[in-house]
Amino acid sequence: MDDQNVISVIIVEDDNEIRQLMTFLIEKTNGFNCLASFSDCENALQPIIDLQPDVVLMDIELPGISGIQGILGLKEKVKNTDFIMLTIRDDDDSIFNSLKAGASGYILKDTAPAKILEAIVEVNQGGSPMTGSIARRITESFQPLGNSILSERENEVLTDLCKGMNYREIGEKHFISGHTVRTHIKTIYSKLHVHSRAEAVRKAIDQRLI
Amino acid sequence: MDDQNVISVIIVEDDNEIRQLMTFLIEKTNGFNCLASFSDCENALQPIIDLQPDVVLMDIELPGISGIQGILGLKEKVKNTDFIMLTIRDDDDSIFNSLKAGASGYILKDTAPAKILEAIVEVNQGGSPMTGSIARRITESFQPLGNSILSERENEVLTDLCKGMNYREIGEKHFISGHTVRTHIKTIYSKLHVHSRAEAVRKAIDQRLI
DNA sequence: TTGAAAATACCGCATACGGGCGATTGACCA
DNA sequence: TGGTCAATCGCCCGTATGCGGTATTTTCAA
Repeated sequence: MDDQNVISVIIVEDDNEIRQLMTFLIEKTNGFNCLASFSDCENALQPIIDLQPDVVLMDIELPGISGIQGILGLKEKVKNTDFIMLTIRDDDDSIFNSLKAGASGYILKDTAPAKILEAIVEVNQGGSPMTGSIARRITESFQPLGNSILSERENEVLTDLCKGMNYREIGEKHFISGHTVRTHIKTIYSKLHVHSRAEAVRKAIDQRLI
Repeated sequence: MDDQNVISVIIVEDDNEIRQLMTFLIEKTNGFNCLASFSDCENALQPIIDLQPDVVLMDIELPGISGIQGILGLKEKVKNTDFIMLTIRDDDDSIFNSLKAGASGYILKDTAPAKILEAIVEVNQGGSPMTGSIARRITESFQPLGNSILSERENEVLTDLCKGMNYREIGEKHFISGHTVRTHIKTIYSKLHVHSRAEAVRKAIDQRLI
């Protein structure tokens, strides 16, 4: 078999049964090569750096260093390796923290073996394999929430606040006095439970209010 | 055919040939129903609101109102309709502005007809169909850029700045004086070309520096 | 080894900001 | 018709911020 067409894989998964099944699946399938498998991040880090696999299948919940922390440490050192999270967790924090850490794929452990192999191929071809519902949650994360507790005027002011405009500038833009702008900002701070522009900007962006 | 299992579709596409091909494809395929098709947004808005299709295939580049603006206006009024962008443009602005507007899928016009039908089904089932490379660009958009012009210390200070901490608090956290923090912040402002905390926070988040 | 960049520290000053408190108008709703 | 709320305008006050400087030490690459 031509090594150039073989996708090399390392597995990090603490459940012995799943890890052995995955290892077996990848070892025995043409076009895939399982370089190694580990039950924790600590022991996996150095081999991943040394072996530079094409793809790492990474569990999130691991004893010691989590899969997410593991990727954070590895990302700079293995530029050509793609990470797929293979996990039972599909909560927002797990998904988005994985993506922020540098994962390119996110599939659940109950995925059919054939689909897992497909995901490995897809990520290796520059894609981002994930289940439909997770993809939807990611696309929806770009949409403003909108169901804001802020009034329309307050939203306008918050938008300008995030641009770094001061009281006077915001007031002139909307033909109201700087005093009124201040009152609006005070209300905004109170509603968002913040005490400064910096916090307000951060919260506005994080919660997609603007 | 059971109407409950038929996916109703409206197409908005200014290229006559493509629009007619798409319409024909959807009309003639079992399980799909093309309620209408339009060559511009202006004429499509009201029918989409009235007919509440399951899926809208929307071009981005349209004469008059763009597809993105169209979705922005429709999203609040058709809560159960999913939008798929069907476009030749795959630049970052087009992709992310579409997602921010409320698109759930993003496929290119040169996609095979069968894949387009698959995408319609997938979006209707709560997924987010898109090509592999676009999915990858979306997942990568969550990763910090890192190749920052800021020094390590400046990054730490910027991170705390984004949390709303003041000079003194930041200084105490890193065992340096508030004066030094101010100096770092001045350098940060200069490097980011901003003049206030609010702008710095926004830029830091937008450019994924933190 | 020499020079640039980073990190550290300090001063003065004008202004912006945030907290607290009060007040009027108009809309809308019960 | 009374009450609530958004939107508007106002004042006082203390502090944080941003901008202008200057200067020393450390670190690291040329």
